[in-house]
Amino acid sequence: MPHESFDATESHSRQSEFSFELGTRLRGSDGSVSNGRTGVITTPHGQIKTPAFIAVGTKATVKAILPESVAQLGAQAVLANAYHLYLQPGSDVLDAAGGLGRFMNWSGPTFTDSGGFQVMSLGSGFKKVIDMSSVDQSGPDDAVAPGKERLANVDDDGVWFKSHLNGDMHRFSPEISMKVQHEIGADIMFAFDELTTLQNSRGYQVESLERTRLWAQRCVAEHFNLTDTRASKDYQALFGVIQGAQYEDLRRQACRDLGAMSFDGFGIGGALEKENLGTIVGWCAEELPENKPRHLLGISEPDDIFTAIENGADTFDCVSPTRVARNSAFYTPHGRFNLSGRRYKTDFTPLSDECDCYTCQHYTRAYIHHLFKSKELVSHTLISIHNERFVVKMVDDARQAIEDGTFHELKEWTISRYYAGQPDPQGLQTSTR
RNA sequence: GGCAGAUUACCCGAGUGGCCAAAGGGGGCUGACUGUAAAUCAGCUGGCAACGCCUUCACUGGUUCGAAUCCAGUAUCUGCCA
Repeated sequence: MPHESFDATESHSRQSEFSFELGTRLRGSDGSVSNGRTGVITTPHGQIKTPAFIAVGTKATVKAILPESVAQLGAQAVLANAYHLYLQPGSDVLDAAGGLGRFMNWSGPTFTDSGGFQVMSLGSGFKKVIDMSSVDQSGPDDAVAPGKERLANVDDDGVWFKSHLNGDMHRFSPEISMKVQHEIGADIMFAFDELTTLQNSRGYQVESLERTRLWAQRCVAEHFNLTDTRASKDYQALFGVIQGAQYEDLRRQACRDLGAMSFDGFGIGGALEKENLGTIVGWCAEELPENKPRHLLGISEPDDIFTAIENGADTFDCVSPTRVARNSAFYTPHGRFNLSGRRYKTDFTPLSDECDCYTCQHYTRAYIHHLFKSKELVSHTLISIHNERFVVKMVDDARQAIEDGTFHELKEWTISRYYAGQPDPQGLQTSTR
């Protein structure tokens, strides 16, 4: 097997097209040096000032938002998904189009996720509610939810996916994910990993983590191979993904293992419990090379963002701003609320009177409420623009605050306002802006 | 004018003697959503002092231990015939 003899730690000559420059170091509230920092990621398609929130555009579109609007609202980069684009329209189409950015008319930096998330979302996480009393512990994946067919099944070499579009079987492996991601052509790619769930036992997490480690080696090998054979293309950076669930020893070991490989940066993945998020990011930040960027996958709640930044995460992505927007939820500095509520029918104020987004500059809650209730699609667009702007700006403000030395004050103020404004458990309180 | 059929909760629509405060949709209300199987999903949707009670299946009156369901009359609507 060629990848077994490959030295994944050797450097690659074309890495100069990708770089990460450290900026200001965050000081702890007691004045000590912390893991948080600002920085600048340079890619062939532009720079990303970090910390930064990356807009998710799974199928080469940030759902309901034109790329021009994505740029206007301040998003610095877009993250698409290799598995979804491989299924439709096919990564060869994106390759022929000149890459993801050209295909979707986005001139800035781009990311692709490897398909690793789908190992979980279409596999053990496929069933929405896992009833632990009926979990079959006999299989290799002990978070299997019986009673519903899975669309992803893992083995040591890769994953079989059953297409949710037409039922076709598709094989994904580290090599295939790399090939697909190279064809898609994003500036930053993620190594193919296995995402586990919190329901998996420690034994399974250990087994899975070793699989992800071997896959990481194979991804690096195949990445270099493809970089050489596709030499006319811009250099694409590769981030390894740190798993290990909530276990400190596993997380630290994963960081040491992958940190020694020739990755350009790292993703921190896994189903994380909110309470442990900062701690886990902190372990990773301590172990990973300081001069490489760290992307925390799938996070956007204000408390999570601030905690992650404080503990050393540089970039984030999340489907939440656009997904909840399509279900009528909008963010405000005082919490998240459902615009479909009757109370907004004659509320002629903007979604947030502190927001500078296009939606808030031109439209009222009452109008967007009406659009949503009457199933007019522009409601999705308007709320998505707002929500995406809300998170982008929150992270931008955090970056500025690190440089200004006011991060901890901003964190305290932002979080206390946001969660104080949430409806109480009785649901009696309405939005206060 | 004659004959036949209809009338169920906000709307549509099941139900044709007790398991019916009444299926299923829609609509409405509330909530959830963290590397997108997601314009999705879940709960509630006659009233109340609520493991029980009260008022509902066009209206009025019957039959029956018991009626949305059976009978009679009335009203309205729809077909066909004159």
